[in-house]
Order: sequence, then C-alpha cells, then structure tokens
Amino acid sequence: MITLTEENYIKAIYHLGKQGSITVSTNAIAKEMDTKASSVTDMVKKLSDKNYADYKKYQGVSLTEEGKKIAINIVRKHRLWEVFLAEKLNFSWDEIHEVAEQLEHIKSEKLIQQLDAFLKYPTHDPHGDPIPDESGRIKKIDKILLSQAQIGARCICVGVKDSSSEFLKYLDKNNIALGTNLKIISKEPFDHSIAIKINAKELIVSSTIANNLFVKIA
Amino acid sequence: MITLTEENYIKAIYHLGKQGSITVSTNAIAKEMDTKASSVTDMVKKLSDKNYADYKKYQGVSLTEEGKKIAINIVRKHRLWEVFLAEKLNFSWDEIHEVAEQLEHIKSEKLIQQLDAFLKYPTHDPHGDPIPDESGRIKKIDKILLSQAQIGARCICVGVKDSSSEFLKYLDKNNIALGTNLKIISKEPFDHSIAIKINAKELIVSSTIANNLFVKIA
DNA sequence: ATATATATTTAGATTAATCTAAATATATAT
DNA sequence: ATATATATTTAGATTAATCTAAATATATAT
Repeated sequence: MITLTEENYIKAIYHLGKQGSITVSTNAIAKEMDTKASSVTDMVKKLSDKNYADYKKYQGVSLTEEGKKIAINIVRKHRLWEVFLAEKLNFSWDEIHEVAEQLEHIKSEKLIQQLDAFLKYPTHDPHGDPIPDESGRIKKIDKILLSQAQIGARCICVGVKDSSSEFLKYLDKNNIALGTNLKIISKEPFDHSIAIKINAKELIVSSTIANNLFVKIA
Repeated sequence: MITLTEENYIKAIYHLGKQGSITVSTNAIAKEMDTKASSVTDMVKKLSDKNYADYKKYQGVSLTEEGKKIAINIVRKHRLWEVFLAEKLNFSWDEIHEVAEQLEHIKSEKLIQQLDAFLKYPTHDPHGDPIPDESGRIKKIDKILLSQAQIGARCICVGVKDSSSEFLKYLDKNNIALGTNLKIISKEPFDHSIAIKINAKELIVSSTIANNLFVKIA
C-alpha cells in the first residue's frame, strides 16, 4: 500500500525532474512540498526501500519505472478531474487545481476509466497539459512560447506554463482562453513586450506574459 | 481543522446513534470502525475536547449540534457522489458505496454545490436514502418494510435497509430496483415468507429479504 | 447483597510523518 | 589546494492514530 504522502512526494519528484528521469535535490523537493530537508531525506529513503525511487546519499533522487508509473497515473487522474470540474461543474480554470489535488488520490480503477469515458477521452486538461492514457502514453503537442513566435505568425493558444490563479485571472480578463486565435503584430526589442491581435482587438503583453503562454502555429 | 479519522468517527456515531442524538457505546463504535475499544476512548475524548461530541466516561457518546452538522454534511456528500457514480458513471448499486466512502471527504463547498446542481438536486441516493439539502434538512419519506405491508397492497420499492453488496446483487438478479412496482399476493405464517408479483411474475421472498426492503404504499 | 462477567479506561509502546539542532558531505571562492 | 559556504544527513523529539495488557467501572446472576 502506498500512502497519500508517498504519492505526493512521487508526484513532486516527477514534476521537478522532468517526468522523474532527472535527479532532483533534497532541497528542491523540500521547497516544492513545503517541508524541511530532513523530512525529505527520511521519505526518500522510504521510497527507495519500496522501489519507487533511486536514491544515493547526497546525490539526489529520481523515479524508478514503477515510481514513474505511479506518478503518471496520478497526473492522469489529476487532469481528468480538472476536465470534469471545468466542463461539467463550471469551475473556472484558476479554481480547478486545488480540488483536483484532492481528487487525484481517490483509489478506484473503474472510477477513472468511467470518468475518462464520460468526458469522451479528453487528450488535454483545461490548462492545455496532456492527459496520459490508460497505458501511460502521453500525447505531445508541438507548442512554443508566445515569446518565440515570429512577427506576422497566426497562432492558437494551447496552454500555460505558469498556472497560478493570478496569471489565469489575467488571461480571463483579457479574453484569452485555450483555442483563442491570435496574430503577432510586432515585438518591442527594448522590453520584449509583444503586440498581438485577438478578436480584432489589439493588446500589448509584457515579456512575462509572453514567456508563460504556449501557442501552436496555425 | 478536522482530520479524516475524526470525520469517520463522527459519521459512525451519527449512524449508530440514529442521527447522533442517542448515546452510543465505545464497543459499538469499535466494532463499526474495526478498531479497538481503547482507540475509541482516545478519539472520543478528542472529539469531546473539540466540541463535536458529548462524552461522559463509561456512559457513552452522542454528537453535539456542531458534530451533527458535520455528520450531515458528510452524509450529504456521500449520497450525492453515489448518485453521480450510479447515474453518470454506470456504477451498479453495489459498487458505489466503497468509492463514495473516499469521495465524501473531499473538501470544497463549491464542488458539492455544483455537483448537486449538475445532478439536478436529487432528493434520494441510489439506495433510496434521503440526501440532506445545503442547510442540512432531510426529506423524510413514509416508507415501511416489505414485511409490514398488507396482503393485496400495491407498493413501490423505495429503499434498502441492508446495503451489503450480497443483498443488492440478489435484488438485481430478481429485477428489483428503486421504483419497481410490486403487489403482495400472500404471506406464509410459518416462516413469514411473502409471495409478491413483480412485472407480472410471481416471486417468493424470505422474511430476511422482506425485512430489508423498504416500500411505499402506492 | 455479593460474586462474577462484561465493558471501558489507563498506562505505556508503536508507526508514519514531521520537526530542530548538530554533524557531515559536497560545492565554491580565492 | 585550502577555507568557507551550502546542502544534506543523522540523532533525538513530537504529534496523530493506533495497539496490548493491566486496571477499574458497571452490569448481571444468584
């Protein structure tokens, strides 16, 4: 049996280490989980004992194949629930994360299979992140940051890098959602701000914004 | 903050003590929760300290008004999730309880409000038990046990007393569901078995069955 | 009314997850 | 290459929830 806390550590290692394959430091985990480094050391030993993680003292941790499987399953559950909350229960995209953090730990194979079917097998969550399928496969989308798009390019908004509620509220306020079409009008070399056209309106976005919004070239 | 374990104890006291108003014994709780009496004593002291329960040594426990509110809210969540699982995710009525036991602990006011609306404000769960509304009010239905119905009475099946998966599977097998119409044909005085007519077919049910199925006189 | 059985509580230990403070590796600066 | 700073681990304590075994109340039988 795997505890809720273990699941959360596995998830953190997975996210910090780019799907858990890169070694991550004790301190990085402590920061992510909002605990002390000493607590992380203890837990990481436990994960290693249970064969969910590879760990060498002072050298950091990565996930084993088994650990990755668990992590991917949690991510799958998290993102499916996010779709459910946004599409069926009218949650706005800045509200879904917190509740999905809880729902992702519910244990029932059938529940997730049926939820997946009920939602018509979505491939992406409301932030544009891919949803792993039942066997753990993840569909990659070729997305780039808005800041990397060329002048004149027509793009479709497909995701966010930062999913803090502040950023998501900013996007809502400016009528930017997943699927929104936009065109790069000009780029200001001085501060790297970008002028874009959305729904026939022009909008200037700062480089901070442009570095946190993923788009796909149309 | 209330812990998951505290919530489960409160729920047990609520169910054992007929909505938590009757005093229940330490041993009864231990049996229900599958723990030892000594663990119950400890927890019950804690619930009393937190003002969720009234407790006098050796005299048993009941819930305070605050404890009852918490219990009713858990019951509300549990039953709403049961409706969701049965209606939207094709769970059969013997499978829903176990998953709802987990889902009932998810903390989010908005989630439950929206779920309630999404399900069109159901008043009863798939076992026929009433769902408390947002303010905690519970709609009572005037139901009787099948064993108490008179010969010749036409009834509608409205709930079950025992909701073990064995019993629910028995009902499924015999095409008895909530809303099923039936008529009492005869009662056998010797073993209290009852002959009923369902969908033009006759069926003999034992007194055990008749004592666990709730009906409403049509 | 007293002895006996049953229920409940207390004392002290255990496990998972956490912490603080001290000890020890590793990384960085000169 | 050595001193210093930073990161990590260890030792020992704490909290919530649990347990076993012993102690103590309460209920029951005669």
